[in-house]
Amino acid sequence: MPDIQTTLERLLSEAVAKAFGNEFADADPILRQATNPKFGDYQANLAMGLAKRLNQKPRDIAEAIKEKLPIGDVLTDAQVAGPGFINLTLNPDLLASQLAAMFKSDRLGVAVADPPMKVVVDYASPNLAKEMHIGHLRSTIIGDAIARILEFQGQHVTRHNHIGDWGTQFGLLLEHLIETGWANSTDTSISDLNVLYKEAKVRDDTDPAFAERARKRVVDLQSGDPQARKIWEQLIVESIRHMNQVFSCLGVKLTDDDLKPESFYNDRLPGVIEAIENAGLIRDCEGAKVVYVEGFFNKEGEPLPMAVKKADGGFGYPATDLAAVQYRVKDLQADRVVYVVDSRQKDHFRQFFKIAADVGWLTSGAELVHVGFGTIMGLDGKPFKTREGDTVRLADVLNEAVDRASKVIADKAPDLNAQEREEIARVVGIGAVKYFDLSNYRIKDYVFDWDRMLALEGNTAPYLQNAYVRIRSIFRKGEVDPSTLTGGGDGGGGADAIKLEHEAERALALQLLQLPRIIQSVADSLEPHRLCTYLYELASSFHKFYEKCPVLAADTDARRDSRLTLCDLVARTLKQGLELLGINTVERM
RNA sequence: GCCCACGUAGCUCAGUUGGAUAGAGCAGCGGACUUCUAAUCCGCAGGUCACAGGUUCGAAUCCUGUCGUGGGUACCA
Repeated sequence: MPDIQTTLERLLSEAVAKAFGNEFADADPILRQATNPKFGDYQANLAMGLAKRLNQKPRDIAEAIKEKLPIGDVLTDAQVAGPGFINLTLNPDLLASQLAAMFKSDRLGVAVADPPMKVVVDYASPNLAKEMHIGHLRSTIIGDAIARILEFQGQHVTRHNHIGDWGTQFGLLLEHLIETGWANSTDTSISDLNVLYKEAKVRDDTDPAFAERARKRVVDLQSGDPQARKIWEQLIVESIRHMNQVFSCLGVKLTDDDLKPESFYNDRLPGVIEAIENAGLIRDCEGAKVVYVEGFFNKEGEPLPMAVKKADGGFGYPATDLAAVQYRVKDLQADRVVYVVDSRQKDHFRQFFKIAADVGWLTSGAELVHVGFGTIMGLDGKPFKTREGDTVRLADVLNEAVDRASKVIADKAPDLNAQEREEIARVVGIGAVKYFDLSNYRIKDYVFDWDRMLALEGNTAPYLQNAYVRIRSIFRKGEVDPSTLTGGGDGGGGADAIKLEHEAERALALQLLQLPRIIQSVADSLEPHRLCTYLYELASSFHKFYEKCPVLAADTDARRDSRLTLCDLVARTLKQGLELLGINTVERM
């Protein structure tokens, strides 16, 4: 069954063609949801734009189109208003049958992509030399949400965790560890590593001789020196163990199969440089091999070089990133590669995307997208740090989230036992952190505010999770198993058919039916906050309905079944929507 | 200097890719609970959409400029 907007667009195109001729059939109907219920359900705004082409008054055009719109199964009313808006009111039976189809669909009416695209999503990608910190949060959860949404659409998604296991930072660490004897110690924890990395960084900044030795260690490592290699492996094992603990706590879908570390591309680097050289893009500059990308300048106003091979013979991140593009587009045949990385690296991405295009790797039409995001700020409006001014450990944030959620739940639902509360606190606390991040427009910075993210009102995870809980509570209380509902059976006209009588029911129905469009819009824009806004508005619509329309105490069985069906649709949509954001639900809270 | 984002109610944020009177939450004021979980709902108040031009039937949204904030400016990632 085509969705409502598609149906309306078809009717409008046919009406325009009938009124003004076939050459106008392809005019965009500019169909929008009505901004106000008094304007009906949808409005078509094409009459104003046609005025010039037709040399007629917009209102007359709108009237002419309106006259050709059939009133019946789809529309119960069409009115011209304002400068030439055509306000459309839908037949509630159509809404009900659409809802019945949605109810019967285990995908809630969301179509499967056909043909599917092959999409690589590069996210999380922490630097393994350090413990995971707050700076890794956004890439990890935004990337995971995007991957889940594309996957739900039926796209062929490949997750790549492009961990930093190969760069300059390992030179520092190796040199320092060899000197301090860490490699021979038996107790090697990630927290030690964190401290050691800081020490190494200080030495690197203050001791030129150390810095020189450290740089040489990178070249050793990349060329296969056994000692460097052995210590490096120890480091990696420990770091990945820690990373997986954090992922598990966050409920992120990345596994070891998704690891595509920088080192993975090592063998490909010479070939990549050669390909760029063959394309005539490489220049020599102070011993380094560089590419000049048009439109980029340094502080002196000179063309900005991008070093694909460093003066000391080592390879930096531009080489690795280019190798990764080649691998993803040529070997994996990706149609789309999505990089979920801090906005501050925007210029870097623009440069190597351009190089990839110039080398000729994108001739298949593959699209490279940088999904940038802003910085997490503290309450003081400056980048989020601990009171001592250190980076905030991600593990600490997640623990605190669960602790705080636990207190909120203890306050609101004292009858839950300790174990239940613990489980719920985990879902609510972690969900709150993730939702707070995802619900903001990702380009912008946001202030990390515990009280706001754990608030039970407003656009927060706890509010949505609670809306879900309330619905589940109705089914428990009424001892109704949702799977016994049919939505009116085939065709939606049975005894338990959905009936949209109250305006709150109608508003809820229209809201529910938007889901497929919202999913599509998130997949196109790669902006998960649109799904958050939708879920919040859905929960709001539900609460209005809940206030006005008794469900279990409805005056007839038919009305009760219809409302139960609506409730179940809302619950499933909330649960599915949150799941696409990587957030769980609970049955009570 | 150059380049890139962002600027919407007192605060935190949306605004369906150009549509009607710019919407939520918090904070403030006033209402509604022997409940299907009031963890909610209803109402009031709150705006020069940073500013100035431009594009057109129509601009918070697009283009130009100005101001403000933040970021980037090769061999760290």
